[in-house]
Amino acid sequence: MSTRRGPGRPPGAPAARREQLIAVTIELVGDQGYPAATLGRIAEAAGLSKASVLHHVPSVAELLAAAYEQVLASLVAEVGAAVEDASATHRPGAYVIAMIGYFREHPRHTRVASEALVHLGRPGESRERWEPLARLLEQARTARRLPPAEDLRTAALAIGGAIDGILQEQQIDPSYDSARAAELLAGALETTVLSPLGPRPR
Amino acid sequence: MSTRRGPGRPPGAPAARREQLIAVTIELVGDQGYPAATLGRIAEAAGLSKASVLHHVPSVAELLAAAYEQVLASLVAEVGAAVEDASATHRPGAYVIAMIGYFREHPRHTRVASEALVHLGRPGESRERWEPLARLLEQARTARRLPPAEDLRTAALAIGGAIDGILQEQQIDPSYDSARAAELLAGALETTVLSPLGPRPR
DNA sequence: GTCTATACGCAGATAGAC
DNA sequence: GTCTATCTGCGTATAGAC
Repeated sequence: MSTRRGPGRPPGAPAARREQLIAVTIELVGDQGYPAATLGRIAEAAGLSKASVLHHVPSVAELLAAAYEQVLASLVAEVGAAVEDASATHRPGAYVIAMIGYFREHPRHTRVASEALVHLGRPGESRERWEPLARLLEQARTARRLPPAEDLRTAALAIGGAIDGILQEQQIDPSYDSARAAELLAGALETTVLSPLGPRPR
Repeated sequence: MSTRRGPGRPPGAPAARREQLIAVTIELVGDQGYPAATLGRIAEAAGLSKASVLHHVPSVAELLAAAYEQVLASLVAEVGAAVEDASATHRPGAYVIAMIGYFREHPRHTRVASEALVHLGRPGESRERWEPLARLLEQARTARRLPPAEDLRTAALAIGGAIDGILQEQQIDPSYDSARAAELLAGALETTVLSPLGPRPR
């Protein structure tokens, strides 16, 4: 895995600098928020000049996007694996626990992900925010031979929001036991969307 | 304590300009987010020069804070009234419905409130974020002669987060029926924190 | 109270030498 | 690849005339 760049440079490792820049960007955003991730500060943290930074990356905005993408990819990989390890019946609960667990293990990724929507200004397709979880909920109900639930969109949005609330609290107060909270939330799932009745109108 | 400065100026209306500035600030933030609430844009929207704006307000930061305070005060007043109109047993549900209803009636206030934590950077006492709702939950359980619940902090954080998730969706997709979602969420409350068992460990 | 003009800082980005 | 120097734009805030 030599990273030398003379002739015969392995084509797989050209972007070592870029990786480093993404790494320091994640650190900056994770520790001090997006406003701190400025060209000057990124350069300083990487031990380069501003011009050099822009030699490796087209723009600051692109770098921020790349940092976010990397965090997201890592999150999806880990949560996805945890979910697939569970039986269909327990996947919603596994999702909740894996999601909260991920950010507890990677505290710096928390702000990168949570403030991305606001600072990178991606209104984004709302659908992709709640649909994955909605799908898990639906599959779990089917596996339990329950009838289709009332409003999976709202259920998924509410659960996702609840996760965010717990993560936010863990960030503000690191002594907060988010692991236990995740267990509680997963348990509450059983008595609502995954119960025979599902979310009910009244 | 007369604040008059001209002959016969009604003492109750000294800060008309300030009120106007707060109003346009809320409009700007509500429609385009905090980054859009710049001195220049505020001045333009108010029909003043930048210098004039700063004649009525000490700084842009102070103006942003004032705008947020006003939104918050209005929210607290309306939700507080709705909650007090309900019996102790139904106050948590009333809270959820009033909260979501408020932002549906005042769409512009949504971003002002939701992005405040990020942009005005108030780590704030975490306690005051969840404690009011936790108190309502506790009172409701008592009124129903139920034993104390497991973890009211987590319950309140989860419910608060769920509300945020629903509000966010309403903002992204105005056709989303957040009123119905509020009803569903309030209903789900009954089967979890307000049920005989309360949130359970497993 | 209101304005124009100006100062100042900091952001992102480019030019061009080494 | 890396640097220094520079440009440009935008943000806040102040000075001082009217």
